[in-house]
Amino acid sequence: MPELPEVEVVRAGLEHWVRGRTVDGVAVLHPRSVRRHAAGADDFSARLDRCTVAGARRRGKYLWLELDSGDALLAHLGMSGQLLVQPRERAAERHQRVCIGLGPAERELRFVDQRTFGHLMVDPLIDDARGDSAGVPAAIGHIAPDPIDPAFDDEAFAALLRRKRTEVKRALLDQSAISGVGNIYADEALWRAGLHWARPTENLRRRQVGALLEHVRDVLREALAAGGTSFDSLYVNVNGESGYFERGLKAYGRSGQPCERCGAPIRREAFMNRSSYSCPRCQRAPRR
DNA sequence: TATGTCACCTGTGGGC
DNA sequence: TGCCCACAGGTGACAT
Repeated sequence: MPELPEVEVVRAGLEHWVRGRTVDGVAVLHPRSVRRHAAGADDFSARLDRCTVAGARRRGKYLWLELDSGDALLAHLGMSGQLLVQPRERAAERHQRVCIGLGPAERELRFVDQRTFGHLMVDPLIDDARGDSAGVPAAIGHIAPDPIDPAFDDEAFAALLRRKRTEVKRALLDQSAISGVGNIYADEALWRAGLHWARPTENLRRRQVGALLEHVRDVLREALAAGGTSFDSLYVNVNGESGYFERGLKAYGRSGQPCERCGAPIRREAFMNRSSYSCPRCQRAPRR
């Protein structure tokens, strides 16, 4: 499931393979993949064709290609999205949704997405209220910087948690508060911090918030160094290769296995229509 | 306004 | 062997 480390690996691959290339033909094979592009698939293709890519950038789980037209090709990989750079003559992927020709090399950028939770859109770059001088696509102006971005403000985040009336994991998954963190790395950071996912944010001490942020950063950086987390073939880099951070997970997906700190069996609990993994001894649930 | 819930979507694996 | 169902989860729309 692409979170910040996985998206960053893809972004770096795109920077290498796509920067300086000119779009040469666009084919939208599945309209749902461009559903966020309000003007429709034809407009998506027309605004993209013949544009030259100036660079690949990212905020949280969103990444975008800067175009010489002043627009950006914005991408979110959702649950199962992949951006692959492949030779044009190579057979289409099984769940190929959008195909973007890249000149002058005989390659193409393929958006492959089994579950179609991901999407692409062409969006104008606007001035960023959060201080990014290069601008951001208008559609993601509400997305906060990620915690390994120098623009991320620890004090502002701590103050926001004090004001909120919610659980700490919900806050970590709130992309308008802190971006790039998904279910996997939220569980990992909370395990490292010894905090239960349901802990009310307003009761967290400033020191605990600081420690939690450092654990979030550590887990993201370690995952990034490992090339991301892959449970199956759904997450791959632009060359179709998987990452290795799954081996470093301490909580997520380890239901029933002993906690590496205390030996208690990791438990799985329902949370927001999904799962949350924690140690019942190291991460005490708050009193209800 | 803030917070919580649910639908969207498809492949996989377990149970029968 | 084949069918059914639960499960995986990021986001936005909608409800409270």
